Amino acid sequence: MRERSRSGSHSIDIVLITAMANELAILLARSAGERERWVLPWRHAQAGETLEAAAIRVAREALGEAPIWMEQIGAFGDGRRHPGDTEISVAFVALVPHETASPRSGYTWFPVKDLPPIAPRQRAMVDAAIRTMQGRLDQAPIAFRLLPPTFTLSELQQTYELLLGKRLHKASFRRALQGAWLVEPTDEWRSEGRGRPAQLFRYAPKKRRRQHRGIRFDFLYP
Amino acid sequence: MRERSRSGSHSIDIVLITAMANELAILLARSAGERERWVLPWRHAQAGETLEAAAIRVAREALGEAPIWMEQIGAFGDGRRHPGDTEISVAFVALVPHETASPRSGYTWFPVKDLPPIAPRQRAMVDAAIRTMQGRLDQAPIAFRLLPPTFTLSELQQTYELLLGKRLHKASFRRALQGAWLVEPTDEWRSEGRGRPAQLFRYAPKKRRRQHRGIRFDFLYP
DNA sequence: GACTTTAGTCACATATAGTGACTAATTCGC
DNA sequence: GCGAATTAGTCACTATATGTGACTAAAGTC
Repeated sequence: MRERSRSGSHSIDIVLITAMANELAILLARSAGERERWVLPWRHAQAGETLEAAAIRVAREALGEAPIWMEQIGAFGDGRRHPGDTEISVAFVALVPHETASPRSGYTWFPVKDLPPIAPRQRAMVDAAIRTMQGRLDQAPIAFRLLPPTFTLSELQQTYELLLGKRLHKASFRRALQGAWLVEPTDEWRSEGRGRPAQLFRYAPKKRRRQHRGIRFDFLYP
Repeated sequence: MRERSRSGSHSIDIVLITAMANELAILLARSAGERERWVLPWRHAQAGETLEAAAIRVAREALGEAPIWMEQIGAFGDGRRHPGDTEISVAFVALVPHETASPRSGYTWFPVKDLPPIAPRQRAMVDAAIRTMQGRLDQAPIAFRLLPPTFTLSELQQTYELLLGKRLHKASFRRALQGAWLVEPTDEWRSEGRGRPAQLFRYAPKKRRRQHRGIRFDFLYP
């Protein structure tokens, strides 16, 4: 992870998020040189490359494949130190399915609730990444791409619960899902050991629900 | 606006928005050198300065005062040309009241609907700025700071309508306002020429309304 | 066959939004 | 002075959305 000041003073950092067994996890890289230091995957930008292309490159170097969803979080540079001594870092958040993406040597998934100490600037990126991802969940169907082509509604709900970090009411979840016209049932059922078999669904967005919704005075700060 | 590559390859660009008579306006600077070119106010970042501090500095240079609200939009650098030939630009959106903020020489307010041609990268910033600002309106009471300490509810509603770019229903607006506990009536009334005098209100956030609101499957794209 | 477990659905209460119509207090024109 | 016009403020009804408990269904376990 040493390619100091190759083509600019800004780094591209990526917060790669995945849904592991029962918890969210983030990919960290073992810091070159220093013994037990961990850093977010990052690279210097290359000339003539868009920011997004650079972020995808960083993800590929770490996992061998591109994320299923990615979005820029912003530029970070408020005085805090970055591992690469860059003045500013452009951070991205991205989601990857845990099954297919296996970290290359030097990279490890860490549960979000149990991250090793990382540089303050990168800590801020992680927090912003999770906030941004959670805020997108009800705007874009990104959770579906973490699942296989067919899935049960319970699996889908568990995915949402994991990403959002909170429990959801079953009936309410399914009602909302129905209103969004995003999934359609297949004629297959899967018996998962214990209880009643669950019907398999596939992601198949139909029409768009009308986009009303007035102004909401649901202020976050006074 | 020439201080090429002073301390980094990134510029700080700011989209200053104000509510003019009956339309939104954005502050542009006459481009140095080139005859009738306009650019967003921008500067190179200075060493040891946070991004936000730099943005405030740019706003002060243009208007003589700091914005009432500001937020970073993100980093822009996807191959499009920036007037300063920087690789990337960190863009901010900010609001200023039109009455108190008078542009310095070389800066001019342009109605959003009638902007002169500007660089593509900056055009993208303007669009993102307006989207971001509109998205914040129902999360934070930023609109109030465009108004004097006391104001009528019609004035407040007109401000929201201007910023959002759409009409709002009077009864609905007031009901939402009441539910948010953000304003309190004064015992003053103002007669504004034509109709019935309007009561003056002041911004006085009371308690916070409970923060529920479940997941919404209100997807923006299929 | 009774009990447990997971899936799937229903029904009701409550909260939030959309909207037309009404009343109130002023100015304007005459 | 008086009615029309204008702007402020409120009400009431409808429609939609959300929160939530309880129910039925179909499997495994013992």
